[in-house]
Amino acid sequence: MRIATWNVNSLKARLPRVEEWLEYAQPDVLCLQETKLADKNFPSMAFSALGYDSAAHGHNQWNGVAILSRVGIEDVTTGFDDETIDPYEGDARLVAARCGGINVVSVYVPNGREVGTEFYDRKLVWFDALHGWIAKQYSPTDALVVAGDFNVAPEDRDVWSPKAFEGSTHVTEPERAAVRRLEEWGLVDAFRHQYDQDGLYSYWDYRRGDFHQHRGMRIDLVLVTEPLAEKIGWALIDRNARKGKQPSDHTPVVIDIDV
DNA sequence: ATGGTAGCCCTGCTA
Repeated sequence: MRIATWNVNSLKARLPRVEEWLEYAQPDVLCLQETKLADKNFPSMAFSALGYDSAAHGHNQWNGVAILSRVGIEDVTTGFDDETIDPYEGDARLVAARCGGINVVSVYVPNGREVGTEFYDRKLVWFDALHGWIAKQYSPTDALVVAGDFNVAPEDRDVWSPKAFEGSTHVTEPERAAVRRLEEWGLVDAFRHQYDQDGLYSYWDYRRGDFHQHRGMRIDLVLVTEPLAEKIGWALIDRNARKGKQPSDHTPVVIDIDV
């Protein structure tokens, strides 16, 4: 089973590249973030033509998530459950489904903007809600994949220059603690399960020629429960998808699980 | 020196 996640920064702008990538990479499941599309505008027909069913969750021109699957898609839910208070209520940042016997969650964690702002504070509260929701919905012994743009670089080796990010969001201790808390519950960073080296990024700012200068961050994560972690065949960040015409500023993260 | 780009639409806001 090949599972991938990709923040496409507008599915409308990126549809040709997503179609091209699906044909090239042949994922069984693809989690999307920043679709920036209301559900009524989601291009489900384009994906059907390539053999994928889809579950979309979007309201307007901001955020928006989806799951594409060619191994079936059932029990679709959007957002947290009714009892969970969502500090970003109104945004579309989470969609879950069961695909080919695996529980899949596509997440788009709030950016947080600047440390010290209420956006940053609510990002941490959103992480609390995510942790609580996962713990309520699933067990660490379930086959579960939580994939998406976490807007956190888990460690210093996940950014091109820790010094350049001092005082910025994505690298603060509370944000990193929020990711560790998910790991302590029972999720494993699939990419780190396979690779230790630094310099492997999933996001490069469009500005300053950051991609070509290799100034990036690894903020797109595929987290899996232990029963799946022990079956990971390989993992990779498809850096090539950041090249060429009209790329997203993120690139896909892909894992193969022997199930 | 607070820069730079891309994408959306209330040509400013979000990332």
